[in-house]
Amino acid sequence: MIDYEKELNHEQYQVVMEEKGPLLVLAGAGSGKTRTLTYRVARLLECGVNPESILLATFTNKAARSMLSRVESLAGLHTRTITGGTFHHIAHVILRKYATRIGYQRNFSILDREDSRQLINTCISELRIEQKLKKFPKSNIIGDIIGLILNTQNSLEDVLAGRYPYLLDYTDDINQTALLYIRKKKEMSVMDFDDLLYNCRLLLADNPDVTNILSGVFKHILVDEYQDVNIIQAEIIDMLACSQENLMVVGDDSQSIYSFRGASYENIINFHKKYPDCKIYKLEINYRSTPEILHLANLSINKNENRYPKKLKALRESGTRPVAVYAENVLKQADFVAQRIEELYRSGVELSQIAVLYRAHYHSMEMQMELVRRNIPFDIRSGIRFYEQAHIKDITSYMRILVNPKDELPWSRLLTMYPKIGKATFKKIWSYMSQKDNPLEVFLSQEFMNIITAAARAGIEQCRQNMQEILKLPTEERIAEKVIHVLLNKGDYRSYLQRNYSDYASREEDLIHLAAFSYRFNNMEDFLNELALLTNMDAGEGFEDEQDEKVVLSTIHQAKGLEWSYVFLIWCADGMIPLHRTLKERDGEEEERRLFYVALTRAQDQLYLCCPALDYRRGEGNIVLSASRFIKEIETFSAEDDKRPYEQWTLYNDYQ
DNA sequence: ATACGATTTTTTTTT
DNA sequence: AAAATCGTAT
Repeated sequence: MIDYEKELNHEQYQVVMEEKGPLLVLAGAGSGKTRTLTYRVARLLECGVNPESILLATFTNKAARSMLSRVESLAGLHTRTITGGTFHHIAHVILRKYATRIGYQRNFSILDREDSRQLINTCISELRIEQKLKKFPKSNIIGDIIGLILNTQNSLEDVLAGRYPYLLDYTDDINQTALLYIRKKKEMSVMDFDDLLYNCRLLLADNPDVTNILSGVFKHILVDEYQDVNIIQAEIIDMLACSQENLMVVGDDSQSIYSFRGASYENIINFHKKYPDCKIYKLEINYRSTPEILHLANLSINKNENRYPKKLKALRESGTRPVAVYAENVLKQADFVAQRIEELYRSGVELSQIAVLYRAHYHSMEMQMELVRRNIPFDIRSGIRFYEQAHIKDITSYMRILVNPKDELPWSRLLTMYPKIGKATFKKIWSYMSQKDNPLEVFLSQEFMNIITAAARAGIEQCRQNMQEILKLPTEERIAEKVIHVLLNKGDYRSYLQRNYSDYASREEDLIHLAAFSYRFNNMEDFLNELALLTNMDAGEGFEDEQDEKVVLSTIHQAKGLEWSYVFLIWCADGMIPLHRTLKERDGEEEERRLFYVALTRAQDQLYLCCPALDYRRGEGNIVLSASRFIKEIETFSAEDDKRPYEQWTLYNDYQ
């Protein structure tokens, strides 16, 4: 038995022991939110609740897994049958079962970002919108807009006015494109990320019998990071939790940083209106940071007008004051951080206790170079996602064709890899192949070569050979690992990698990892679908040895929920954080300040805010940067004052 | 008309 | 690092 009273503080204990929901827990940064959630799940199991009746919605799949494994070691009970993961994952599981109810095939596939971008591109060209002449937005922007319409339930005009005012002139064309895109997805029986949520809500709203069954199954619903839930996700929860007895949501409105995905902190603010008899608990004791760090963070977040009043109290002993470091330029900034990391390492600090955070991926460039130069190992959690890399997508295209030969996108990817086959040639080939029931059979048939122009034949022949090698595998051996093996060793993919990439060896390694990873799944179809829903952080698990001593480089967004002893926030310049273009959006500055707050509250012992004074940009030369307004606005004390919230160091080139 | 390759540009954050 | 762009070759 767990001694809850001993292991939790009073606030946490109350939440864990509370008999019935609905429950709203307002948990400040570092207040033991995850701990509370974990213990509550453990407590439910101890009380004899069937694990199958628990639904745990988290922000990443990894968060769910690590929470559940902690529950297991805590309570010594099995958690495998608990449904846990992201909303997208949960929606996906539900939709697999009931897809036919909303007019989709049971084997619908999931479009990842690249797939949906491509599909939008074909929509644009089919509508003959003159993209270049009229500076019509790119497909990824259109994709974002369509996503926002869905996720915020606003009209196209509202979305454009709030976020893309400069695109209002294109309303009609964007609308046409969106409609065509939606129609095509339905015809192809595919869903993009947003459709997973939207269709799940649609399913529940239109099919009371399904909702009844599911809400009967999930008697205990726990939602983490409720501040980053959007309207659709909130409604899915509302429908599933119709018994209301055991709904618990946890969040911190001050840490809501995903409004670009339709998230709204208003979900938290309005929770008690939706559930008038809900009980509200606050976790206001911060275990993580020194009072100095917390003081700075509080000063900053208090500048926001829209927030739930909270007073976070520091529990830890006094430590060192945060430091604002002004470096001469970007290189100097990287140099300072790297040097400081070396000093810390020499004094016994573990590298895994140090993180460098930034607002945008490209902010990490100089930092990476400097760390490489000094041989400091680091783990970077940003940039393109593992499964989005070209070689992963190439290989999985073969698998996607095996699963669904009528899927145009993987065919297009594979065939255009070969010389003399571009867009136009593929279009011809596809219009021939797609007429038949099974394009794969057509592709392999004797007659097929007749329609191929002489120039393209060699490539097509090679691709056919690859395919045939795969099909030689007995059906039960057509699993990811074997397919990868065949493509590398019998097909031409290894030589393709060698010809095209200087880092082919590490790409090949990725593929081996991918094969190992695929063993988690029952079949290829599950594997492919879940791959699209994986996050960077999910993927890291199992691919790399995590124990390794490494400094972490991460965007602030991906640092959510994590903590380190030493945190360096780089590029604290106005225009970088807050990012210049976000200020044009509604409530843009407040969201950026929340982001800043999230970054500050990741630090346990020491926090450095680094700001380069000069930045070099092509075309413009040197640009003078000034410190972030978020730093300047809390500079309420004079430089001599002992109580000022941060120290200032200036690193200019005078003495080195 | 089509494909290719050398070039410039991209970029906020993510399921 | 990958996509978009543009000039050139076929």
